[in-house]
Amino acid sequence: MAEGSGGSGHRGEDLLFLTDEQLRKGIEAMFFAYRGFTADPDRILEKHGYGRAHHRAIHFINRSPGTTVNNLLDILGVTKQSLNRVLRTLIEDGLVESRIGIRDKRERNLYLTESGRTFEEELSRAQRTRMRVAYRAAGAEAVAGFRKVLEAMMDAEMRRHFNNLKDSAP
Amino acid sequence: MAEGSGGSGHRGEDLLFLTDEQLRKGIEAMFFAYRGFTADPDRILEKHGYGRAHHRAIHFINRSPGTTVNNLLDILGVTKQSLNRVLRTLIEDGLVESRIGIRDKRERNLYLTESGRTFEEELSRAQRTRMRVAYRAAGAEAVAGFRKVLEAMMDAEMRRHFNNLKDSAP
DNA sequence: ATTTTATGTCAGTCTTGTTGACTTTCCAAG
DNA sequence: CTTGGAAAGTCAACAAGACTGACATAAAAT
Repeated sequence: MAEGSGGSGHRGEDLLFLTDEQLRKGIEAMFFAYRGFTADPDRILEKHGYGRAHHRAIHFINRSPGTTVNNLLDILGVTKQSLNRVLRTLIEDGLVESRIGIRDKRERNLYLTESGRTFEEELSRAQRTRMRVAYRAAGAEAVAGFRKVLEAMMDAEMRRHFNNLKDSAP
Repeated sequence: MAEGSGGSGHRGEDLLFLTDEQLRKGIEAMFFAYRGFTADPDRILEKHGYGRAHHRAIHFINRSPGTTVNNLLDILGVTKQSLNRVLRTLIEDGLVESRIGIRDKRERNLYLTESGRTFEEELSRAQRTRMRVAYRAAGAEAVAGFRKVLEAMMDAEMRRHFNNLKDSAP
């Protein structure tokens, strides 16, 4: 109570009437859902001695083969020291290949190796399965709404990255 | 184009036709949106020298005043040792009060203090504001779908916790 | 030639997760 | 009643993964 939107009513037509209670439930839904969202990959990663950071790197390298370290840093929002540690182990383990850039030799272009792609498939399949089940349970209309709200929730810069990934088939 | 639920056609009535590409976009949307979701509280927490773990504890203690450590452990899904460290600092700093249980003296009942509630309000307001903006941008129908998909994405046990929190006014 | 950019590395810190060992309290079976 | 768990919580020590800061190298840009 004693808060911004509670009593403010909806004049016009689209202006939602949102109680703090509803907003809090939305916050809790995000929290619990995200746990489910990461649960399956987390189990797989643990078996191989990796963590979520490795998954994120693998995902986006797979999504944009040949991407540079700098671009990955931008997307993941971590420091290069942090990413480098993860990348180094993935390269040592033969899941990721780092090729020196052709046009700009300072850059490293990152690719998944054959076994990297296999691992990515394993992780992705688990996560996609949960996503598919949830989507089917909720229905087509709900899916559209889900995506709409998530996009609106992103910071502008992240939305830019998100849209850059759109329709860029792996 | 080729996005969400719109283009891909649905045979039958409920059985969604979902490409891997659509599912991957959903996964990425969750990733980027969650970053936005936590960004505002994270900034506030940092100023006070706390982390996300403190926020979670504060949130659920506020939501269920008098809750026990064990119940909190169940909801947060961490070890009691991990929660205890967080709880200890919050108690030392006078944001949380821990009262020995009446019926069972092994239990500790947790409450926010006055300043604890003030801090919770600060964190919550930031997060609710982002939520409200996203909800308004997406519209009422989208919000319903958003909630539907998130609930379907939770593990069964988390859904139980989520529903237990329903309509239990703070 | 000088500066800037892209990347990688070393060292050190912090948060938050883990396991293991321990205390206090409760309960129930002998 | 006592005794032996079981349950709740606390303390200690360690690991992953984030961060900052300093520094190195190579290549591009000026």
